[in-house]
Amino acid sequence: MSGLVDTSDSPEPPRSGPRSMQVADQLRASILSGEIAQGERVNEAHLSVKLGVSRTPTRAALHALAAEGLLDYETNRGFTVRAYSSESISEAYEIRAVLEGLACRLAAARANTHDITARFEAALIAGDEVVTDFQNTPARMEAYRRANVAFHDAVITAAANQMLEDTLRLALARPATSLRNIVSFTENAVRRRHDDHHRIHEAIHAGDGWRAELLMREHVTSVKLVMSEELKPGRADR
Amino acid sequence: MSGLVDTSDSPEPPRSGPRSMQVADQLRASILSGEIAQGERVNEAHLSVKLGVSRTPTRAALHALAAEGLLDYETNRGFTVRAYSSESISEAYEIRAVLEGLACRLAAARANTHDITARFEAALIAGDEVVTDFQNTPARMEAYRRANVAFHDAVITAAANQMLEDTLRLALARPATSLRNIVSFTENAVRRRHDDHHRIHEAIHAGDGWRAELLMREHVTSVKLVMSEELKPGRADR
DNA sequence: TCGCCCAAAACTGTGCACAATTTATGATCT
DNA sequence: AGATCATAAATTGTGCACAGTTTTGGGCGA
Repeated sequence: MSGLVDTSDSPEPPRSGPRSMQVADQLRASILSGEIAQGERVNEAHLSVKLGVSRTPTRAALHALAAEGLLDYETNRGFTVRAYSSESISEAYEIRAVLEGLACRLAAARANTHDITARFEAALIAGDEVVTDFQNTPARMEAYRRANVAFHDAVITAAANQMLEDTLRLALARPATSLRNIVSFTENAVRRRHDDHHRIHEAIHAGDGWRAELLMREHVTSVKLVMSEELKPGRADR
Repeated sequence: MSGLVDTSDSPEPPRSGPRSMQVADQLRASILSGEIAQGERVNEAHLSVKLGVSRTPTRAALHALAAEGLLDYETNRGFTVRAYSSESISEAYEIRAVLEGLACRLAAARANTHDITARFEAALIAGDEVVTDFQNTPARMEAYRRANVAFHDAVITAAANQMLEDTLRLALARPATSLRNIVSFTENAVRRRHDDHHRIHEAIHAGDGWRAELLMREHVTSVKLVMSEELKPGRADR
């Protein structure tokens, strides 16, 4: 069980599957990039001619994105792009915090299989390499991004709860909530978050479910706070 | 914002909307009643002729139910009824516990509006009436069911977090997880659960988020344990 | 008899035309 | 002018035919 979130780069590799999937991918990108304004109504006919397919796969794609929470749907009134305020992004992190906390508690309650331990250690070692001799370069940032995704993937795999995985995937599908969004790539911030990962794994490995849960909740909450700070208006960096 | 779960009775009032919605309702009932076996593949063509509609609304309904988590979907291979073991039901309760716990914490952090307080008190008074002069009759059980739904609805409303509401609705859409399934309608069990509700509201009203969260987690977990006990094989009651 | 491969059947994906509903437009009355 | 209602335009819902993929079944050879 790999990709809880996709580990690919920004230009998504155009999926080969059915057109409806391709349309969904294109649309998702358009929404996440803000190309389509929040709250805007999406017209099936216009969209289908723009993408060069008929309305049928377009409708399928729209329903799929509605299931992901990116669109709202009303009977006989079509789809609208769901609006995500900075408050709603905080709300999404709150949900991530309790769900990933639960995942840690469940993971700790299970026997440590060799496979799971190996995945944790691979993710942690990958993170160690970024932290040791830290450099703020795009390549290192991408390496840390991958290590981060690998760690959180390992947690949800170790929890072995299919419904939790589904629920969490939905929460991560929201704009600005994805694991791929690394905030604050400074040495101190990265060291701190990576140390969190080590401690969380220690607690899971030791079977201390409550400690693992609390550590993960704190970990995600601290990321939320940093994210909220960066989203505040009046910042002109980047 | 009312029905997080529907408060209607077993024979769902046949919705008047588009055919695809009607089909979805019928299918949902068929799946929840076990009429369609778990793991069974669902054939679009057969289903559409059986229900007297074309394949188009049938497909829409199937995708909708897949979004609810009742069906699995694979490209070019169609839909299958998702299997829910007793373990997965426990897993669903774990998720409910942390999500409703979060809802309580958020609710406590907000100012108590008159509207919210009124909803809580209405739900609690309705429960009081069942507990006072307890009788194990279908009518009383239905009354308690409604009071229970009203209370949990009030919590999620008070949390004022749209994404949390959506996520929770998904968790409650699973078989045997719905709030409508009242387990163990004995005097002691009902008194105990109703007392939990009172204490949770006290904590929320007092602004004690952590206490409210812990109480709700314990509340849902205790229901999970009762449910797990009832689901154990070898019980011949009812 | 067992396994492999290929063709046919079954099933899902897509395009397109038409029906039903919603939204926009403008004429009429006060 | 402003409101109201009927009519037209736009948009979504449904039916159906055909294309692409998967699954089934049978024939062939070892």
